[in-house]
Amino acid sequence: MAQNDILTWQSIHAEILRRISTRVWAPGAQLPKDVELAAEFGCSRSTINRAMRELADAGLLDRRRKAGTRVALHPIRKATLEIPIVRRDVEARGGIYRHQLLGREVTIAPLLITSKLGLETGAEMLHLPALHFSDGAPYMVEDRWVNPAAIPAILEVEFTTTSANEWLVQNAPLTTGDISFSATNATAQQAGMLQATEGDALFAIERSTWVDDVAVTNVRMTYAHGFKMHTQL
Amino acid sequence: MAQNDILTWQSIHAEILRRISTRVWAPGAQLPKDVELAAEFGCSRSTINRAMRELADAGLLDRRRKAGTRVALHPIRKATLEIPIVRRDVEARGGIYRHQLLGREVTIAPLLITSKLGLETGAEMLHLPALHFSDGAPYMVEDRWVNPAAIPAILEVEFTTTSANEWLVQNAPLTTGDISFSATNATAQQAGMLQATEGDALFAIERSTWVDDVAVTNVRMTYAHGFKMHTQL
DNA sequence: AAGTGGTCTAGACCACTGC
DNA sequence: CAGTGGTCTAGACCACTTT
Repeated sequence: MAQNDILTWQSIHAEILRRISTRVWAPGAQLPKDVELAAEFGCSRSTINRAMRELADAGLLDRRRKAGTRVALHPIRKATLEIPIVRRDVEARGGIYRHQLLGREVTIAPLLITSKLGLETGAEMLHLPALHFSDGAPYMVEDRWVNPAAIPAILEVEFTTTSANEWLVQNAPLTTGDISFSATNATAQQAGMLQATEGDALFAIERSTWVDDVAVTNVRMTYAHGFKMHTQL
Repeated sequence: MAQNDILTWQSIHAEILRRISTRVWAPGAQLPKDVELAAEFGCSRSTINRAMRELADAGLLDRRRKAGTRVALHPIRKATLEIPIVRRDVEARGGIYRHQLLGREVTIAPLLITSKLGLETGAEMLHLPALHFSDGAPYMVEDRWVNPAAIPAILEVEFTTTSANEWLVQNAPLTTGDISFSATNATAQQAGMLQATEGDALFAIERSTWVDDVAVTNVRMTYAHGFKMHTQL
């Protein structure tokens, strides 16, 4: 029943997935060891390994040396969503992109920012608030703080054509970071900039990034009312 | 400079990442072909392949047959976030979980639901609204519609101890789906259930799932005010 | 048509971990 | 200590794309 003609790791992946779905292997159940499966499918162990690894990465299998492979008790679904780069996001939705820098000054950063980035209180940072448009309509407000100590070059850049977002993506070798998504009520100021009503529910993304433990930037992006982030499972 | 003593695909992955970060290979630049890199690092092509594949999956490299490998122009960051299973989510945050079924009837589903799932208008579905608590405080309101044709067994289940969410995860072999995240203002009803104020910005997740093109369920989960979804990059 | 990445194999050794 | 998955290799063939 297993010996299909074409044996790719993907077909094995699919077959294992099928057996999990149809509860041939129920949650918590132990799977045959790799060698046995290789024998059953008539392929090499590497191929089995590849298929199983994908499933383990996806959170559907639990693999441990010596203990073997089991179907995860709680098949955690992981959604991989692409962090939107504003310009691409807007253009992907068919809009014409434009952005406007609202300020640019080096000042003492708010405690809220420095603490999130792990910088000492009272550190000076480059503040770059900006507004992004889609087809002329406000799309997103960006409140960005950059640590000039991490990227001195940024002090020289004019952000007229390139946004800070894009410049950083191209020039800051970002390696680690964390990100959070939330909902907030529009402040009067945000409402004004986003052509919304004060109190409107707005989708916000906040991101902090570091390079080798050196804080680079913290940015809070607040989207216009009605924004949705969408992805496949 | 490359011949380190221990050659794992991870060390090569790290080294390539380093070269991208330090702009040895700038965005858009072409990398040596796999065979050449294998020679440089003194390892087999498979190992190079593994390292490069991870980077390509992460969106940092662009690999195409015959065209070779390039550093992605727009290093898209992909965040993999785990879709929260309420109970685990609450418990992970240190709370005691409890849930309460608010209704359970088979009725004609709203057009909004049937159209999203691709079911015919006027189809009958099982409606399962529920409220989830953390330490006795309302945590999330769930508005779920299940297609009984896809899972007849669900009609027999009492959802007193197990939530529909958990039962489905265990029993519905979910294969495909889509999910969206948004911000909405609390309706009077939601405000009442979540101990919030009408108009409060609430974080909402909406998910639809199918098994082999058969619609299984659509669920809208609206979280209490202040909820954040967090992940690492 | 030719070049480059994608994948498979068979065998080997290693690293973790449960007994 | 012994069993199981993790990874590496060398070589081969295939699939996709660009020229």
